[in-house]
Amino acid sequence: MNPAVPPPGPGPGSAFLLAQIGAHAAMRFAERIGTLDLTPPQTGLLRAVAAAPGQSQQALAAVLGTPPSRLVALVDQLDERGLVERRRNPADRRLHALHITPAGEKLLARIAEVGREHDDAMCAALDDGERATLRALLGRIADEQGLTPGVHPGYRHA
Amino acid sequence: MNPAVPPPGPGPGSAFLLAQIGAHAAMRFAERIGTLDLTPPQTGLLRAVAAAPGQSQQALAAVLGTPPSRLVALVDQLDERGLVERRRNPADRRLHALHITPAGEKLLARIAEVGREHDDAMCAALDDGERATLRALLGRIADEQGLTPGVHPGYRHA
DNA sequence: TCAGATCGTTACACCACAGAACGATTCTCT
DNA sequence: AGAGAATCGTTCTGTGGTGTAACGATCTGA
Repeated sequence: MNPAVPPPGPGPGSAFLLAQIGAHAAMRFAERIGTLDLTPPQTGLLRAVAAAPGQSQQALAAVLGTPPSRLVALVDQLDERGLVERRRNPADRRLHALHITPAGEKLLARIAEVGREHDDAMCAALDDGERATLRALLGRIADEQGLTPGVHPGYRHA
Repeated sequence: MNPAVPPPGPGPGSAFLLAQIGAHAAMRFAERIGTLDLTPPQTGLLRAVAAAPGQSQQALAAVLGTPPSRLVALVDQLDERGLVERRRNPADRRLHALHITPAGEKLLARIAEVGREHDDAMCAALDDGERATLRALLGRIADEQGLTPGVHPGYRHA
């Protein structure tokens, strides 16, 4: 719960700040989308389905780095609310191709709105130029570390 | 497990990058201190005890943002390994003042070493000047967001 | 002295998560 | 064409981590 890195001299290191702020950002984002009756995993799945419609559940599980059994419950929840639908593929009836519904797309637009507000709140201490600098630096780190764009590592042990 | 924020236009927003990289940093750090047979919570507690010796468990729980019952098991583990010791306060025998042992301080030095390595690995994409810029920006964000220095928010609902 | 509060601890219930096992369907090889 | 292996989604089961509530010991204040 409290992984604290000792300050490597003057104050905490960048890695600790990244972990600390990152956890804080995830927490606050969870609160914000909670007002839309969504959890972070649900949001991630909805976004992944929208980004690549027609994918099978197993393909999505591989991208998101989650066991397929976890996706079932997640898809169930979104399906019940009419945000996503499973379409049987006539060519291969084992597959369930996932697609977004119009309601899902509408909700996704609201999520984007919440995301922008969240982004702005997190960077409240910075002016526009500094925000651009920060994003550029973070983008290079994410790239060098081999992080998949748009995918938040849940805590898989790899 | 996959809280994905939609790109607010051109690429992902800073908040999502912060959450994504932060989770990645925490994960990698957990792997590194795993070689010292420590978990992140244990590390955080050890560091907190070293920073403020003689604290009661309840005071530590308040600082770390965890229920007191969780601290018991954590302290037990560190106590069994001789890294921390509980000293009864003669004036108030309810209190258990926590102190680090010499072995604990020695291990703390190794943790600091691991932390520096981790810090360097996370910033591999950046040169020295850029790292200083990043740390400065992150420090201002952490301050503005009201984050307690050295305390990693576990996921407390506040 | 006695009621209430405080500290550490223990006991309990709960929930997310992963891994294995299962039925249905499709592919492959002869 | 037919048998066996492989694949997909789903269900089941066990386990670990977490918060809440109760408990005994101790201190405080009337």
